[in-house]
Amino acid sequence: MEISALAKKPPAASSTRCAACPLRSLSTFRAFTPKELAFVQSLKSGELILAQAATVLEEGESSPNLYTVLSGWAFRYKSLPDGRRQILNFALPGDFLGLQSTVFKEMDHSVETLTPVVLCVFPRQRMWELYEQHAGLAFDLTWIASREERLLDEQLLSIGRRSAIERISSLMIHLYYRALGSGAATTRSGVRLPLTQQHLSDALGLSLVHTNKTIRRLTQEQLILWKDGQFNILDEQRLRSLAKYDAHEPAKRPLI
Amino acid sequence: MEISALAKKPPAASSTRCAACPLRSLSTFRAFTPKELAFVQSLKSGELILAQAATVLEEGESSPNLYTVLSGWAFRYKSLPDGRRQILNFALPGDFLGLQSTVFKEMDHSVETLTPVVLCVFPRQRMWELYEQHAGLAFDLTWIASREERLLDEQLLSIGRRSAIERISSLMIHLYYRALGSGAATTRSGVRLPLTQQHLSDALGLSLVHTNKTIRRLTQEQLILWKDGQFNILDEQRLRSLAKYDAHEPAKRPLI
DNA sequence: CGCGACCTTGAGTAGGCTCAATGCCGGTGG
DNA sequence: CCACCGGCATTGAGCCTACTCAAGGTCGCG
Repeated sequence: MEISALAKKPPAASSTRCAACPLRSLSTFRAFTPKELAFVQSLKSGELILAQAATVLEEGESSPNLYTVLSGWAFRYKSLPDGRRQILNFALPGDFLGLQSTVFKEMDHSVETLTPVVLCVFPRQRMWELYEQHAGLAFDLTWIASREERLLDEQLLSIGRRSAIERISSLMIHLYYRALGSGAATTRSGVRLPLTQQHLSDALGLSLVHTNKTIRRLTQEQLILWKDGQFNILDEQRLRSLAKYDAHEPAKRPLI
Repeated sequence: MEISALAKKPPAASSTRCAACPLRSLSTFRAFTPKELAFVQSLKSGELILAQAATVLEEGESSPNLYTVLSGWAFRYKSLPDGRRQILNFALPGDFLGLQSTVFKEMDHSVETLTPVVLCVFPRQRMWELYEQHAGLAFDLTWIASREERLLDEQLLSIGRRSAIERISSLMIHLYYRALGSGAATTRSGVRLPLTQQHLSDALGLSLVHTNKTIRRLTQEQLILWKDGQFNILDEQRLRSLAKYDAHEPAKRPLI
């Protein structure tokens, strides 16, 4: 429905101007100088609109473009030849996708959408201008890469050393706050997490069945609530201590 | 012993000039322009010499310095409050440590040495000059961060979705080639991996006992050889297919 | 000679896995 | 309006990979 709504307008005219980007007004993102804003605007070569369950980037391929998520959710993943899949991270509005292809010929992971998604498109050949002319934005790219590294570090700690119930608890807290930070609508019943339990298992290195049974335990113990895609945390204190999780996202981050 | 040997000279005089850096001549690293080399040299504020099992950086602390490993091995790790530890990655000669502190106040992981180590020291306040004056080096930092992300992606796939024997096999291949690339001495019996089985278990998300039994299986099947710290791969073909591992390090990388 | 660091091995347990059904929608075609 | 189907959640049963506990064994060092 998101797609058909947009399709009613002429595609070229529907492109969001960076200065008017709805994300930029969120408290999550740092303020850009007019010069930076103008440059990012000039870098933006268009928007890419994808349906749910579409492939954004594919492992082994090289991409001519980099993307920023304007709206919707996606996830990064890698697979083994026999089909086992590991979800590496989720991408929410404001997140940058494909930084790897600035630097390497081939992607080492794939990206797939979880919802209909709108992406800002940046041609990778022009990234060099960014490094040459906008030191502040170059620094932001390091910032973005370091944040990604932090998220992966935390994820690695989870999968390597936390039990199933700890893993699920910490991922829930983590996603809840990221969803809030990206401007997800909040209702009394929480935020919308557009994930199936299959996605969760693949993110957590667990089987689908065991993930289901563990989520069940968490809801029965009144720690979380998850019904029809609406998700809420009922007892954050207990959930955090159960998960041994105390990470927080930094207050302000760049939006390129 | 490495330390006492160095300690005989006046400390200031023993500092390696970047132009004469033994790592730079390895085929692993890309050539730097004289200008870049001069800048890196000017950025270098000294060398830090640490014994084995010393702490380089600590989770929760902020570091005034960034480091490049000149010689020796170290590892990055995170811990849970009850002591469970996850090794995130290993650092070999040529690897950059503490990029996070360019960007964040606090480290989210710790770094500890596996052998005596010599580090090049760069003050983090001056990193801004790098972004402003040397776009090429700024790009290299993105390169370095992206490489780290790749390594973490692969590690996450291993821990989340590979079995114990697959995990150990793939880590062995991975470390073997990284050791070679960093200029480790090779003998007929392979390269030296300065790790205990405890380190391996913590890197792989396995228990010590199970790691031991699985390594045993690999040696009994004549796939690898590991005795007294000397390590070799006996049947790379079979090992790779067992591990479902086909990653390679890129040919050339920057050395800052 | 004793001690500490590390490796090895056996025994029993359990957390998480696979297999197999069933239930619950919402959408589609008759 | 209803039957059917596909995608997802749920639950039970039984198994197995990996874990914990507990002993030794080896080697280098003070």
